Amino acid sequence: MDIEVLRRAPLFATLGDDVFGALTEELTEVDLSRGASVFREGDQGDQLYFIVSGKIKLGRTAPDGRENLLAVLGPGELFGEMALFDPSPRNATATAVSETRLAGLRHENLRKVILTSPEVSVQLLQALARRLRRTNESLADLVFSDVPGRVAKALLDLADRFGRPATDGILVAHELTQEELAQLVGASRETVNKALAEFVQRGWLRLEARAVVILDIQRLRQRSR
Amino acid sequence: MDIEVLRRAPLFATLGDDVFGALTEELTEVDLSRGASVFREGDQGDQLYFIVSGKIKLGRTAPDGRENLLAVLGPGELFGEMALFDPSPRNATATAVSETRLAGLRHENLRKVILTSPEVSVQLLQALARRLRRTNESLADLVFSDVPGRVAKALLDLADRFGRPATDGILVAHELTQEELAQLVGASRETVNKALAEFVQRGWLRLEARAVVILDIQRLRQRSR
DNA sequence: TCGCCGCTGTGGAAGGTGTCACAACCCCCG
DNA sequence: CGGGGGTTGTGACACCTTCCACAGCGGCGA
Repeated sequence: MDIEVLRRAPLFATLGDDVFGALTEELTEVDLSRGASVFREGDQGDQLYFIVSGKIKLGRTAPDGRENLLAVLGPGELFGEMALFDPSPRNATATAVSETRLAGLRHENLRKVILTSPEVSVQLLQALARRLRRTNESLADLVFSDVPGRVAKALLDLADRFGRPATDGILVAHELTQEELAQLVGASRETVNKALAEFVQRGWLRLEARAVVILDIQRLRQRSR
Repeated sequence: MDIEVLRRAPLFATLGDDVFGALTEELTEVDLSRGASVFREGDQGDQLYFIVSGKIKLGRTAPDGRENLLAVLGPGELFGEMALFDPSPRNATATAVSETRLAGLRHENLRKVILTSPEVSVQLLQALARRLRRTNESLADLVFSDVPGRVAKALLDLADRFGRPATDGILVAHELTQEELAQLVGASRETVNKALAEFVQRGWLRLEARAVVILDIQRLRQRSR
């Protein structure tokens, strides 16, 4: 287990070495390859996961089989917290988007830590509040923006969080198919593809195999509002 | 201040009488009439609010003036928690939907309580987790359901939480205009009105002045899925 | 009580999006 | 090296939804 990454995470940063040491004893290590899922909608589960490396997508499936992504999360982020405090089954499926390593923490162990170090609960509250804020943002976007606008916004967000510099721009959405991008913005794959094509037309993007390169981030930002 | 309501709220239920007593000293009482707002999008603010009586709508405004409701909350519910832990300005406007009484609690006071009674943070985490769950639900509905489906679901939800028995059904959405209902489901007022008219046509609803009476909850539930 | 303003009800035109259909492409595996 | 399945690209069409226009309706205040 890569202790360093955990130690630097805000959630654990305030812990004393002794508490932190005891905590790491309790962690479960989980390794996943692309497409493997940690848990599925409807599962029981009382484990909180911390992403050490890789990416996880949180998705929901409608009765008719259509899918929809709530979020794509990266290293240092948490998921599965809701099951800890709201005793319903998982309401999303967590799937690895790339090679991913997780650290799992069971409910009872987290509870022990919270009672001894109230600072941890403040960190958890912050993490949940941030997620809620992001989700509210997505909700507003779905109501107010058209598909191209949402695609632009999603690309900018992905660039912020996972983007890698390329020769002439920022490499984004590597490891994400257009299908997944479509599910993330709540639209059909075809419509998203057409939006991307239009952006390429205008010279704002360049498409690569399973990736997008942002060329004109200004215009893209403008279009997203 | 109506201490009884506060005492029974899950957030404070676990507190000892001494801590609770000290806490109530710190509470600010706020009274609002319909249409008055507690805070607005973009405001700074570090106060958590507890609804003693009445209803509050949480809404966002797009640059072009269109509005969208994130939630309608009733007695016993909390709002404004995000500002406590995520130090950005308010990302929603809170407005009274009816005569409303609130109890406000400042950040520093809540923090004191959390440090002495970790149980409170668990309650807060639960409240946030529930809200996140609801928001995720709305997000999925926006993607998967058409307007009539979302209207049906919203009515059922409102009935669950605020419904009052009527002679031949359940009285819902009193104090909510169709405009507000539309903003809640993320659709135009006209489309919502037509959906309602169709439900009336089928005998599932009856419309009254600024209110809806649910007559056939079964069919409505079926339509919502 | 009258008038007014906000809420409700409805129709039709215009536009965005989903669905369907199919072709091209590419990487991976046999 | 040659399929083949998954991914990407693109057009046509139907449908849902918004937008616009306007007509009742009703409650509240002057």
